[in-house]
Amino acid sequence: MSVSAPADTQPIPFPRKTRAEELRLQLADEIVRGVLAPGSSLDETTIANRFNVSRTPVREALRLLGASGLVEVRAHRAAVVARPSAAQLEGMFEVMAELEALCAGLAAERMNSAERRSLEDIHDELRVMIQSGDPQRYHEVNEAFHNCIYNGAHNTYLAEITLATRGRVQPFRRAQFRILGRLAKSHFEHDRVVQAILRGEHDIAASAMYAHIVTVREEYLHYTETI
Amino acid sequence: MSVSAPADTQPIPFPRKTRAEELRLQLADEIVRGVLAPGSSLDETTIANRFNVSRTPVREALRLLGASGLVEVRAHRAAVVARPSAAQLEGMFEVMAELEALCAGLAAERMNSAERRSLEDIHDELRVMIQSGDPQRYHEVNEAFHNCIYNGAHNTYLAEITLATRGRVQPFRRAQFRILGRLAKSHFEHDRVVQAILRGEHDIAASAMYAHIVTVREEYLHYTETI
DNA sequence: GATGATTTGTACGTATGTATA
DNA sequence: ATATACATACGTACAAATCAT
Repeated sequence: MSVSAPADTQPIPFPRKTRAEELRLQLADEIVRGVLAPGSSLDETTIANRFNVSRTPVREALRLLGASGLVEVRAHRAAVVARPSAAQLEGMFEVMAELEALCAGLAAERMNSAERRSLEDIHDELRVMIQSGDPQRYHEVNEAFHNCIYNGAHNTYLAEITLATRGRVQPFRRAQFRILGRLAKSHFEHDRVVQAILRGEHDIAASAMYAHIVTVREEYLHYTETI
Repeated sequence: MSVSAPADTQPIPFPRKTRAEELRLQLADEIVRGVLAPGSSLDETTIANRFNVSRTPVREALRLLGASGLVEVRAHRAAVVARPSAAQLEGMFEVMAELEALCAGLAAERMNSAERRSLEDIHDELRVMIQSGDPQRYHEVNEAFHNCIYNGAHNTYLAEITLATRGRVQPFRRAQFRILGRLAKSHFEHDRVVQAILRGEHDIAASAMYAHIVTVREEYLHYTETI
């Protein structure tokens, strides 16, 4: 490997811990963003060359991604970006709805005032953004909204697996917010969740969130049907 | 709360016949069985020597275990068997109750007759074993009982994370079935679950399973208090 | 706080298994 | 079906970071 660092790669982002970890984050990001489409073959050597590292950290990153379900790794064969069956995706959405509903219900009971204020802030920010209509930015803040609720449930493990589930479904709902009018609809559903959480209404928060995820799932289904 | 019924029953993917995979299973087993106690340091070289392999597959196994939460891996430091705080354990039990309840509820709706028969068989087997009172064997069949319900939900992803959650709590409830009288009590709770599932009663199956897990958790708490 | 010992992180070579002709 | 090509699995060597003294 050459020592002279070509400037075509990103300037070293942050204090890097290990190359394997860096690669894991980078690859996960590219998978979630759709740069690496489901089914893509992830050749160790190719990736190693692309990032100017040896195959060792690449292998490690791929295994980690495999463990989190984002890529499929089989012995002696190239890893590929996971492409769950329709039934499996359906199952993931089903679980996601339950987990998100559970988070919302617990958040209604357990959020402290600072957390409730933070939730409102993010919610307001999203409302403003309906007008500007930047789907990418909306998507980011929408994630912050959901993360806020995960954390508000005050259950680390729950937050962890809910986030993981979301990440695993993500690659298959990318074009979600490009659908015009979806933003306003999404915000209306969010509003019901937020109001219930702020009032401390466990069941209503949970069912509102459940309904929201079901809608998200239906949007996904409609999208894939009409490609 | 449930959407439509996906027919998703594929066994979860952990397909590999490599040393790393063998090590992963072996180490996971030792952790769950308590041979490797929480907090134990997992030195790569030591493990490599113990199994007569190089560090490479050991590293891989440790990373995989880290991804599943059984061990804690930090950069440049030895991996250690995870030792969750009391609050984290509480959170895991909370999630486990929800997931198991979800599985039971869905199983009540979705199990086919062969699966229902299989559930009854395992349940009967457990009843017989109350007398013999072999805690280790009871534990094994008890796992089969729960796995049967996970699979009966016909949702691969749900089965996967429920099993993972169970595995993560396992190291901290080992002495569970040593408590005399617990076996009969456990079987009585199981019975309510089984009857509800066989009758296709979604909500009753779910709440009965929820109650069962809550009891298991309480037994755990009682145990740790009286060590 | 600095230095040596120890352990992890990465590179690379070779063996082995998989896929394709 | 056999052989050939090629990617992965593992071992070994060295670099870098941590910890013990």
